[in-house]
Amino acid sequence: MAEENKVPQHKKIYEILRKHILTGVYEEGSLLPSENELCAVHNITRPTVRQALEALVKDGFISKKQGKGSIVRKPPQDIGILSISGTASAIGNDYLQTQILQKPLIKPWPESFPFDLSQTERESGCIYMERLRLVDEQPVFYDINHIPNINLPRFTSRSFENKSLFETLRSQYQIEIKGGEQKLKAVKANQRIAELLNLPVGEPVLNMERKLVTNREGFRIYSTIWFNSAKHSIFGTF
Amino acid sequence: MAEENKVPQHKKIYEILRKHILTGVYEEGSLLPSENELCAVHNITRPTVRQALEALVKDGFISKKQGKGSIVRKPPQDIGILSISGTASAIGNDYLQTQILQKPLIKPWPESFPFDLSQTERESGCIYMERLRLVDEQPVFYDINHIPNINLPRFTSRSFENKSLFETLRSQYQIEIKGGEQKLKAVKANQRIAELLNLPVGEPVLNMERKLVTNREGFRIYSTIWFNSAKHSIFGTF
DNA sequence: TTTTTTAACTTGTAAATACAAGTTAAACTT
DNA sequence: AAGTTTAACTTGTATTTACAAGTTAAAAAA
Repeated sequence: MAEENKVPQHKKIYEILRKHILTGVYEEGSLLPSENELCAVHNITRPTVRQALEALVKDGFISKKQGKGSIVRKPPQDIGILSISGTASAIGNDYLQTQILQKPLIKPWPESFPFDLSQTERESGCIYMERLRLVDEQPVFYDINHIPNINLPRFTSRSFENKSLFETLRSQYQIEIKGGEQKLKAVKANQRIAELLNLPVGEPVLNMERKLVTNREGFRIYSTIWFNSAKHSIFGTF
Repeated sequence: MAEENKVPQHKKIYEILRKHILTGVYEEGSLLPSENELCAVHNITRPTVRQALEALVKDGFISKKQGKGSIVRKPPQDIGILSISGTASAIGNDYLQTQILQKPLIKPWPESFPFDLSQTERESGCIYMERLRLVDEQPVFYDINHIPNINLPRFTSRSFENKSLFETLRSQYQIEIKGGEQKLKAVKANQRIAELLNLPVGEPVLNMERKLVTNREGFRIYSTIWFNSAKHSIFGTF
C-alpha cells in the first residue's frame, strides 16, 4: 500500500505523456491514446486523465478536438522560454551553441535591482551568470541571469553548455516556470553589446527584461536579454 | 424547463465572474467567494465552479492558493492582446487614443501574404484596417490588421475609436482569442514608419508579426505592429 | 455501385461524494 | 498574558456515474 504518494496522479500522467511526446514516442500530428485507454492503462479515472491532458494543452504539447481525440503538436523549440525562428537555416538544438561568459557565481544582489525582492531572496544572495548563444557560429543573443541562491546544491558547478538552464532546473531541482512578465524594447546597440553580438554600434537590438515565476514560492528568476534580430526573430506561441 | 442551454454552465460562471472583476465588483487583492459559496449561489457543483475558476486563472484574472481562496489580480491593461508599460505617466485606457488611418475596408488578401490561408478565408476576402495609437498625444504604435470577412455583419460600419477591436469582436460577434504566434524584431524605422511614429529615420522600432487563433474554426486574425519603444515598452504576462 | 443510416467510437459537460492538505481564528491551556 | 491546540474554514485530488455532442467507419438500403 505504501507508494511514493507525494506527486499527484494527474501530474504523473502529465510527465509521462510529456516525455513521450518530447522523445518522439508519439509523432507530431498523430493521436494520443484516447482518454478511456489512458484510464485503463494507468488505472485512474477520466477526470484525472483529463486534468493531465488539460495541462498538456496549456503547455502547447497537444490540442484536443471533440469526437476526434488529442492531437500531438510540434514540440516548441524553446530556448529557455524563448523560441527563435531563423531566416538562415532551420534551427534545431543541434545548431544552437552556448558560450558561458560568466560561470554561475554566487554574489549579492545588485544595489539597484529593478524588482522588489523578498527577505529570503535578499539574504541568500543570487547566482549570476552570463551566456552568449550562437546559431551557425554567429552570435544571436546574450543573456544575463539572476537566480536566488536558495536550496540549489552543486548548482555553481554544473555545466550549462549544452543543457538548457531551465531544463536543468526542471530535472535536477524540480523547479518549473509557471509564468512571468516581460518588458520589450528596441534599442541601439552600445559598444559592449555590439561587440558581443558582432554588430555595428547603433544597430537596433531587441532588449527584454523578464521576471519568471516558478512553482517554488518566492523563487523568481530574473533575466535580461539582448537579441540580434538581423537574421533571426524571437518567436513565441501563446 | 426550457432554458437557453447552448452555453455551458462553467462558461456562464466564468463570464459573470470576469465581468464582476473587470467592473470592480471584486477589488484587486480581495478574495472571490469560496468555491462552495459559488456552488450554492449558482446552484451548480464544485467541479463546474472549479472549471470556471481554472479558466480565470489561465486568463490572469485570479490566482488561487490552497487553504486561502481565489485572489483577484489586477486586470491586465490589455490593448488588443498587447500591454504597454509606460515611462512617462500611468497608462490607463483614458490616456490611450486611437487614430483610424484606414477604416475597415473589404478587399482581397494581399498576393504575397506570409501565412497560408484556408479556401474559405481566401474566397471571402479580408477586412483591412490601419490604426495609430497615441499616449499623451504622442504616437506609440501603428498597427495593420487583416481579418477574414466571414460572417461579420455591419463590421465595416463600426467605430473602433474608443472600443478595442478585440472587445468588439468579443462582445458583438462572440469571437475570442484562443492563442496565436508572433515574431519579434528590432528594426530601423523607414521613412513612413518614422513619420507616423514621429521619430528620426533609422531609429530602432519594435516590429511584430502575429497570427491570432480564435474560437471560430479557421478564423484567424493577422496583425503587423510597429512600436516606438523610446518612452514605452511592450509589457506582457504569461 | 452509390448513398444513407446506424453504431461505435471520440471528447465535453455535469452531478454527487469523499478525503487530503493548507490556512486561519477561536478556544483552550499553561 | 502568552503560547498551544483545535476546529472550521479554504482549495486540491480523486472516484463514480451519466448523458450530450462531434467524428468516423462499417452496415444497410437505394
